[in-house]
Amino acid sequence: MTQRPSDPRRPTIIDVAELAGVSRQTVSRVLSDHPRVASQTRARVEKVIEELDFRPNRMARALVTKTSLTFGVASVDMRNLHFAETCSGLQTAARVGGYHLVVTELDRDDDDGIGTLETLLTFGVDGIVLFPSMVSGADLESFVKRNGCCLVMIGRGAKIPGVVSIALDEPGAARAILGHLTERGKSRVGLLMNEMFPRFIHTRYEALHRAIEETIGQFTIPVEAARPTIEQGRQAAMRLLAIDDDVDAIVAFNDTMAMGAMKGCHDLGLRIPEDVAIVGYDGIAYGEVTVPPLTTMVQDSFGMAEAAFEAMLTSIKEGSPREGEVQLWPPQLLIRGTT
Amino acid sequence: MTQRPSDPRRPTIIDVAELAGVSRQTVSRVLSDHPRVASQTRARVEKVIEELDFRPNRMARALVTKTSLTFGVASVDMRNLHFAETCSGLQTAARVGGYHLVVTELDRDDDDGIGTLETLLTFGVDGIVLFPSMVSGADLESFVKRNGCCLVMIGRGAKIPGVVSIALDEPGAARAILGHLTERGKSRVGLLMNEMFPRFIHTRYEALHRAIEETIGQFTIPVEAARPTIEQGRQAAMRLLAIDDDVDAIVAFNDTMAMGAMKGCHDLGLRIPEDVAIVGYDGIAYGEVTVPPLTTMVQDSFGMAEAAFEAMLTSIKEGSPREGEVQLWPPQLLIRGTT
DNA sequence: GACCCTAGAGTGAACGTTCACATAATGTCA
DNA sequence: TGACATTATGTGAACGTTCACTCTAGGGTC
Repeated sequence: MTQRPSDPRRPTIIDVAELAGVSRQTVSRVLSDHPRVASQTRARVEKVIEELDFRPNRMARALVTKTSLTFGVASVDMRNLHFAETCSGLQTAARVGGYHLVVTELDRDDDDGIGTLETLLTFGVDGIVLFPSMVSGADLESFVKRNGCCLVMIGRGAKIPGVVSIALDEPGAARAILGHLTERGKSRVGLLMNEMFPRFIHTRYEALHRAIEETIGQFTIPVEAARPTIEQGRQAAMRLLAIDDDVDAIVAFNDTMAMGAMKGCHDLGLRIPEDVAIVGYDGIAYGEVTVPPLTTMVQDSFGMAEAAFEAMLTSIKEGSPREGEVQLWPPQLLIRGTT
Repeated sequence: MTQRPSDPRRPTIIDVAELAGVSRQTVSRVLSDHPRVASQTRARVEKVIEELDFRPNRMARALVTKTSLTFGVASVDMRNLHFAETCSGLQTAARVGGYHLVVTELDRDDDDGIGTLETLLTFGVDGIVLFPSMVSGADLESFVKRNGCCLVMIGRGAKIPGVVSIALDEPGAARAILGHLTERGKSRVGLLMNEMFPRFIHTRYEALHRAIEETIGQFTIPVEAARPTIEQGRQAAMRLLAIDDDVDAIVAFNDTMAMGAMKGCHDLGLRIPEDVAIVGYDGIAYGEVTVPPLTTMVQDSFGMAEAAFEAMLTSIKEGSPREGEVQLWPPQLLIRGTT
């Protein structure tokens, strides 16, 4: 009832060579567009490649070249839309450059997260694009040093030696949000953070904290959601409002949690934005279907993906920046109905 | 200003062997838990492995074993939430089994879509999980035959020789939806399809078409969205309502398009669900934040992912089912405010 | 003591490619 | 015409691992 392939062996470069009456190396040269192949020979080889539907074995190639035209992408949660969009953008950029992606979810049980990255290396990836995770900067630095691996980080704007970071200009974003909220007459802001606070994702928190201090001179009220879901966001928002019912604005660390906050306010009979204004981060498409539509700090997923790919290529060619490099993206506040 | 790794060469099995004073093969045996290794020797080797932080090169291994403990996942669009969730589920299941994922977006420019799958093979994947795509059943069948590749499809319930399909019971789902709509007094149903109609994703369309015929004996009114986005869904819904303004229910092929339809109705001043009822497919989390919340045919992404992984393991071990196999998932209609 | 068996360990070859070098044929120029 | 480039192609080794086999030492059996 089951089928064992008759002879599923894919043709190798040697099969092509024999059929075309040349040596392996000549076929190899045709494959890599080497100039010194007689056009006649090239044509013959190409014809055989076509006939046999030959595709070079990526692993055999990587084994000797130490280059796989592949890079790894690691994230804590693939279900995050900002990640999915960036990933899709990376894929598009990568394809043009002949690259491929190995996508991995970071193992939450992994001691420090580095283990997953090391595993990625066994695929022979030429580099890794890492999304916000629990991995500490020091660990990343030593990982890069130890393995000579190109690493591009998206979303954490820290300057780590050997690493290129691509991130939102968090201080600017925070100022833009607070400017907008004060303009709307809001004066008491609560923060809805994800589970990575307070361990590693300081930048967003710190930026908001400072902006709140500078703008309205208020003590920050932070609450943490166990997971970045609508339901956890709702619960966290309700905790927040229970702690301090003077809060008239909530800034959530992403749109999903912001939607949860909207539900929480609704459950408590609070009007949005009159009683409580709500702002999210990411600018996911579903933000426009809430009532009222969600005001959000847009992250240009696609642009960041392209930049990440470019940075990756540069790092592969010229080596990683020794000092570390940070590319900040200008904040873009999409003002809609929740503020 | 840039750093070239000093000696980024990872330790090989030979380094381990030398340091432990044994042969490569003995190290290899330790790695694969071969029984005939003296426990003393094993301990010594394991210590060295630990010290050097050695990890076997996956590609060198795959080259000789023809097995990589990796499988490919291919989809037309990574941004689709049902895909993202399934992918996350696959990742979780895979990790337990020691497997890894290579995720690829199908190249839309690719003639028939098979090219992308063939490329996936160059990674030495042990199998491929394929999401709905334009690739025809016949092409898939010959692809599997030609390459002896294990293929599991999610979302298209067609019986294709050599392929395991995991899909919603579309006829059952369609009947459930139509039963619910007629119960609500609806009698004229429009369909909002995605761009893959009418070429390949017949099953959902056919199931709904038949259910409409059987239940309310009406001619089906189908409209196609160019892309499965909110905006395209909105435009398509408005086209639909322009064609026939008696339509009192819209079934969209996924939740995202259904949300677009909600916007379209809103733009036309139609009340939901009084004037027009709306049903989506997938059961994404954001369906609960619309007003009113979206009624949807839930797809158990996580369960399907687990089943897909199991099917993959079975196919790898015992060969693909010669006849083809279809696992249907029971429909689960989540009734909320739009109906 | 001759025999076989078994546990434990090692060796050459293979996987499919590219690299570095070698070779052969052709053309160029003093 | 000989020396030397240049172009086109081929060959052995290497990448890091496992497979199939061989070898050795020790123990049991008759």
